[in-house]
Amino acid sequence: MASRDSRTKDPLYSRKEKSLSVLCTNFLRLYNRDGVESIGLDAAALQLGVERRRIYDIVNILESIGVLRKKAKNQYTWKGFGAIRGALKVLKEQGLKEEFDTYDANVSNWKACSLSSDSKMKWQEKCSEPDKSEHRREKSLGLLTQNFVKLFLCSDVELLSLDRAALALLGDSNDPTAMRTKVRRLYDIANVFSSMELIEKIRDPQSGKPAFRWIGMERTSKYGSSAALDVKSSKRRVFGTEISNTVVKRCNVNSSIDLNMGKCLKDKSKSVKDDLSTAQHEKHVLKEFVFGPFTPNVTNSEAHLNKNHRRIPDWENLSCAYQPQYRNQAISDLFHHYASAWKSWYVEAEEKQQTGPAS
DNA sequence: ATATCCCGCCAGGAG
DNA sequence: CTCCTGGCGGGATAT
Repeated sequence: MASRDSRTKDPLYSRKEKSLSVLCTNFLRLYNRDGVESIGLDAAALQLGVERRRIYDIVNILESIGVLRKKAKNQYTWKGFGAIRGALKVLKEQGLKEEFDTYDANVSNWKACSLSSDSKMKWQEKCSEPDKSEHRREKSLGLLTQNFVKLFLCSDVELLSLDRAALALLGDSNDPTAMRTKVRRLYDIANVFSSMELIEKIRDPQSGKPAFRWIGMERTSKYGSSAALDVKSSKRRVFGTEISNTVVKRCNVNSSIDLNMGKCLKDKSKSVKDDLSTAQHEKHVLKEFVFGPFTPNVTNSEAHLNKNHRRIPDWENLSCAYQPQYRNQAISDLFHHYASAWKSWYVEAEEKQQTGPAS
């Protein structure tokens, strides 16, 4: 409700800042660093300042590419960008086996259909699975992601529009509703892939319509394969440099404080006093790189209550209750920043407690 | 107008 | 039952 309203009323609301693309970038930056092993969905949602639901989107897509691996309920393991190459290799093999190479871009359909195009979707239905929930898996974001990738890897198409991809991955169905839904999902996938620079959006010379080109492991990618491995070894980066580089790419306005909060988390194992001094330092940095006098108010929505956050309502109420005290936007945001960071630490500590030592 | 795609409802599943 | 997952598509934004 509050969020819905703010979208309509708040003149500072910016859809771009909420995009999956930006979220993915932040997510990646938050976890692609030394010492990251396990990822808790709650912590992720909290640290990134988004509702849990969005984390599922990111995580499902990343997992289908090998970057993450589900370890347990609410818990993922970070595999890193280095795992992408292998995952793609497997996907390509699977795709060829499933005749994804028979996709014909010109006809935007499958040629040489020895198998019904529909059966292509049924990735490895060899066994006698009690396909009860198979229906769900069939329509999952993860599978769609993999099939989308296979389309690029196996067929010889260089440019693919989401409409065509949807058509190809849709089992012959002419249902316009299914089509619309499929395209919606593909936009989601395309956004995270774009932020990872696995694909690139460009204008199709022929149709003049937007389409995507596969970039994959072609190097120069910020995270990309070879470079990705280096990123991990490179010590923690200097504040600021990364923000201006990546986030601004698709976001004209500056990044959200949520991202900075993530950076602030790195030394959470130290004492609170140390954290405070870190925060002090960051205050200057934020002022320089992120917060200007016209910093968009991304925090009010960031802190909006989510029913899934009920376990730590106190902190949210706290931050909400105090925000109005500050007239100055920057200060207000800063407060939110600290409040949220504190919440994250609190949550992680609690998690660590109940999860026990690493297994 | 068309292309995008955020947002959160709510059904299904796990514990 | 409670809480975790994540399909799905209404309708607001971006171009």
